[in-house]
Amino acid sequence: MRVTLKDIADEAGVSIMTVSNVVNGNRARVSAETIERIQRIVAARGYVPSASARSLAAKSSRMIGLLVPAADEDSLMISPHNVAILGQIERQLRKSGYHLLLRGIAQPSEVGEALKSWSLDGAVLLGFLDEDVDRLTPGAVGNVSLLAVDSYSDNPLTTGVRSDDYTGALLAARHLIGLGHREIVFAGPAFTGAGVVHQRYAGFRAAFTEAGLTWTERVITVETTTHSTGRNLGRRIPTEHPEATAAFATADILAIGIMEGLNDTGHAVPEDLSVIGFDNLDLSEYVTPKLTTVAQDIPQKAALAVERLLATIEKQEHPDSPITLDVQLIERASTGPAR
Amino acid sequence: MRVTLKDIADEAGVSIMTVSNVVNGNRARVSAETIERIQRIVAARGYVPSASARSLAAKSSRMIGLLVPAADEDSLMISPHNVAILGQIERQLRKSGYHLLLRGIAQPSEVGEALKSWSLDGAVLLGFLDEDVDRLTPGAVGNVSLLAVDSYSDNPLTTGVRSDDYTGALLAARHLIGLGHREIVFAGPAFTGAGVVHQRYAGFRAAFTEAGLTWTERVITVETTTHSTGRNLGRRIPTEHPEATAAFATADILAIGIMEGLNDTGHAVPEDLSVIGFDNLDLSEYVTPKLTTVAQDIPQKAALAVERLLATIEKQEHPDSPITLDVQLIERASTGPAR
DNA sequence: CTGAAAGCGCTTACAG
DNA sequence: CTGAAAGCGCTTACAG
Repeated sequence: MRVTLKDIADEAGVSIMTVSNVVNGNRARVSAETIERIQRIVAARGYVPSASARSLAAKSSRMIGLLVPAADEDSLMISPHNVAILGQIERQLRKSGYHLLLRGIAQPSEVGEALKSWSLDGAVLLGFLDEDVDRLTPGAVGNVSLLAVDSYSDNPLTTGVRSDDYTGALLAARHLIGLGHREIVFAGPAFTGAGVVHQRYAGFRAAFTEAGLTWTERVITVETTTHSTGRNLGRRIPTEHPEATAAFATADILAIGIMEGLNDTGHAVPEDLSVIGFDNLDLSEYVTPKLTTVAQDIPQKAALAVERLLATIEKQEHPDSPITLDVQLIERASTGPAR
Repeated sequence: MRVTLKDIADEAGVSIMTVSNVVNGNRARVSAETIERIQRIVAARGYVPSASARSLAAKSSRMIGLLVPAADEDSLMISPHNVAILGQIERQLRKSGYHLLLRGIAQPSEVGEALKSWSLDGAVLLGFLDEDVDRLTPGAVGNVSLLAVDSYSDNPLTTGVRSDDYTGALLAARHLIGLGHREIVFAGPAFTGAGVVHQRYAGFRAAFTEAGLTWTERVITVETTTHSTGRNLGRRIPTEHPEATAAFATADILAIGIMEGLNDTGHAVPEDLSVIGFDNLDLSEYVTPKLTTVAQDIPQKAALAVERLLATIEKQEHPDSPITLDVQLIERASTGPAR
């Protein structure tokens, strides 16, 4: 049925070892003419090595897991931001001769199972909360290299790759303060003393401190970072925070929802309320008014993540310090002078 | 290092075969007390079967490929529509005990390689053009079950799952005609005598026929179905087709770009030009004005795709006729009476 | 109900 | 430069 190393070896009149060496590019160990003859046969027969057999015999599967949180009964909810990351990761992995296993994780225990089942060489954790990353144990992870995107977890089993969330929020708040805003709502998911949202919160507050101002605490917490929760928020902000002249949202999709909610209740952006987001999704340019936001370099984030992961795997390098990428303020039409 | 069948067998004082039977749920062949004892040990030791070994020994890998086109140097571009499909497919597969290999395909030959390398049990083709699906040969595919999403290809190696594109476009055009529009632009990718776009074109034209009208041919072809090409279109339509009072776009993202381009040049939607899309992306509700469009049942499309694929694999059923799903017109604010 | 043997398609030392 | 042997962790008939 399937063409195997043995088939090629028989046809070439050599041992399977020699064919294996050729297929794997160990050219130093085989004569030039043999190499050429074998390569011809390989091409003619359409031989493709069995990854399972290779994985079983060698220590390496050349397969990387992309682990994404999934509520048990739900389908994978992949945000536009994470779609971009995913696309880049797949590409980089493919270019490097690795395969990608995409797996939704409903329960913490599934991480270990996912890793062991296919003997993954490494995995990227995409979209996990820091508290979940913290909880990963050596028993579950084994010696698999783990890279957590957008994580500030101190778990030594993982390396973090993230944007400079602190500076991003600082830039955003500075921009609003510069426009004369003083009463600003901070809208985002609940956060603790660590993690992406906390970093953004800290950067946001730092802008007030550096300007010698005191921020009137106006935090609004959302359950989910979606357009619809944002929209609800937008409807509530004018009544719940009548003094507020601006809103900082921790994600574009939330900010866009807020603008929609404001519009629903007859409030104008930015005249009545300036709105600023975070991510710089394509979408932020499609809406009216176009969203002022903080841009992350998503392709670079993904590229560095994979590069770092493969280095750890192939060179047995110890995962070094986390990587933090630069961010940039993108001024568009959703922010204006305070009223 | 890794916990194996043999470790469990030794600890339980039975043969590895017995452990294998327990792990695989062949309970009929093992006594109740042995089952319980083995299960206890399996849990305690955290045993996870080696998928590679299983794949090698058995005929089945229990792994399904999700193949997505990728320009060689580009990252995977996954449309919002396909993200939703992907998320559903992963979930269904996971629930059914399958794993998902995500793979970008830059060249046709890579399909065969992807299939063979991990001995995939089946694969879903997502986002391929019919002409690429047509070109798949038995040699490359082998006996792997292939399911093509949004395909009208007649290639017997694949089964198609798609929405009722013909009716969708028919409903859209009927809606516009009902509003008094007669001069309508049809904007979409180039198409031949088959495929999704052709179906939509045919349905679009049928609406004119059934109304006893003749459609003045106004086809605008785009290279890529993106917001930016749509935007360019929107800028050109008023000058290139001054008589047109409406535009039908084969995708929401294109329609939204068209609206943006019209807005750029000072044209109002729907007052100057009605715009209708296709897909009903979340996005179509976020833009101003909200987009009138044709909704597909994406979760159902994905669910049926996986169900059909697994049936073919597990029951050795022959892939039967393609599946076509119902569509629905969603009237929102981007369409209005002809001026 | 339970097990010994062969084999899936590779790679890894080890010899020559 | 080339190869024979052992083994990776399973499953599949086949016996008992």
